[in-house]
Amino acid sequence: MGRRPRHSKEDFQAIALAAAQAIIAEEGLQSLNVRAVAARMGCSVGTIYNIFEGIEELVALVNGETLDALYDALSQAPVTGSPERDLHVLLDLYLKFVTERKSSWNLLFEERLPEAKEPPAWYFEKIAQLFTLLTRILKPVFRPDQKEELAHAVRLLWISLHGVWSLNARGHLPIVSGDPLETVAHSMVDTYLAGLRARASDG
Amino acid sequence: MGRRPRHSKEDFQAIALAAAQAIIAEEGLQSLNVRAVAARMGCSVGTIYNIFEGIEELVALVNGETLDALYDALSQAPVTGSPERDLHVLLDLYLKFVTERKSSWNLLFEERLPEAKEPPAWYFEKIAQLFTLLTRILKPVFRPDQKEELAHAVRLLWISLHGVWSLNARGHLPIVSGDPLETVAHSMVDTYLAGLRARASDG
DNA sequence: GGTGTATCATGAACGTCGTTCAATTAATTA
DNA sequence: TAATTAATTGAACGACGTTCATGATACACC
Repeated sequence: MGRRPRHSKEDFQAIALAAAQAIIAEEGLQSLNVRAVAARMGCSVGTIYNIFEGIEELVALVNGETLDALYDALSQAPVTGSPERDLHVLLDLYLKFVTERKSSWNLLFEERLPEAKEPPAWYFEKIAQLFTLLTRILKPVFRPDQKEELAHAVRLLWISLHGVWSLNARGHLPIVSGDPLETVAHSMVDTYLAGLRARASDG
Repeated sequence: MGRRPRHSKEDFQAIALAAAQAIIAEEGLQSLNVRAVAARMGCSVGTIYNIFEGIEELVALVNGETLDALYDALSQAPVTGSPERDLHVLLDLYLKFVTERKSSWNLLFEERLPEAKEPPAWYFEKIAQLFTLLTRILKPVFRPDQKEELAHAVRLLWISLHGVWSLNARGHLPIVSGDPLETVAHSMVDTYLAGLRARASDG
C-alpha cells in the first residue's frame, strides 16, 4: 500500500481552523487568505486544498466556532419568567460578544452560500441551538399548546434582530437610524414583544 | 490652457452607469468588473479611474438607481388608511421588484461601506424617500403629535424587513425558516404592526 | 500655422487573490 | 532494497482592482 497521511483530515482541519482564528485575532479579516493560513500552519497552499474544497469551507468552520462561542456567551443569561427583562439581558450579552469579537462576527455576514448548494447540516443545528435560548425566554408569552406559534415567534424575532446586526456589520446602520446599536436593538425587542403579546391575546 | 474633456465627469459617470446596468442585466453580477465596464464603454480601464475613485463608487451609483427604481415601483401603492392592507400591498410590490431585479437587488447587499468614510449624502436622501412611503402608511397608528414615535416605528419596521431581505439575498433564509420569503415578510409586518398598536395604546 | 502646455486617455504592468496540477517526497509492502 | 501508492509541494494560471509612465489631444498665445 501507499503512504499514510501524517494527520487525519479532521486533525488537519482543526489545525487550519486554529490558524485561521489566530490570523483573524492578530491581523484582522482582510489578512485571512489561503496563503496566510498555509504559512501559519507550516504547509503549502496545495495542502489546504487537500483538506478543503475551497476557502469557503474553512470560513464555514470558523463561522461554526463563532456560533458556538456565541451560544456559550448567551447561555449564561438567566430565565426569570419575564421575557422583557430576560431579552434585554440576553441582548446585552449579545452586544458584548459582537463588540469583543468584531472580526469573527463580521465574517458571519460576509459568507455567501452558493445558490445550488445546501447549507451544511451542522449549520442548522447551531442555529437551532441558539433558537432554544430565545424559545425558553419567550415561552411565558404563549399557552403550552402553542408550540408552533412559539417557534414562529422565535424565528421572526431572530430575523428582526438579524436586520440590526446586518446593517451594523456593513456600516449601513447610521443611514437608517441615528441611534446607537444598543438602542435600536432594545427598541426592536420591545416592539416585537408587544406585538407578540397583542397577537397572543387576540387568539 | 489645456485640453478640454471630451465629456464632462457627470456625462462619463452616466455612461459608465449605463454600461454597468447592461452588464448586470445581460451577464449577471459576477461579470461586473472594471474591465467589463471599460470594454462596454469603449474606453480603457484607466479612464474609469479618472471618473471614479474606485469601483465601489460606481457600485454606489448603481445601488442609487436601484433605490430609485424601488421607489418608483413602490410609490404606486395606494394609501387607504388601513395600515395592514396597505403594508401587504406594498410588500407584494416589494417582492415583485426583488424577483424581477434580483441581481441589482443583491448588489445592494454586497456593498460594504468603508469604516472611516461617511456614506454619500444622496444615500440618506434616497432611504428617507423610501421611508416616506412607510410613514404615510403607518400614520393612522399614531396620534398627530406623535411625529417622533412614527419616525421611530418606520425605522424599526424597515430594519426588521431588512433582516428578511438580507438573509434571503445571502441564501441563509432557509437556515432560519422553512417558510418562503413572502410568508416570512408578511408575518413580520403583521407582528410588528400588532406591536405598534399595542405600544401606542399603552401611551 | 506653429508652438507650448495643460489635461485627458491609454493599456501594460503590479500585487493579491483563489485555485490547479505536474513533479516531488515519503511511507508502506513485497 | 525496490516498487508502489498517495500525500505534499509550490510554481503557474487567470481574474481581480489599481497604478502610472507614455502618448494623444485641444486650447491659448504668437
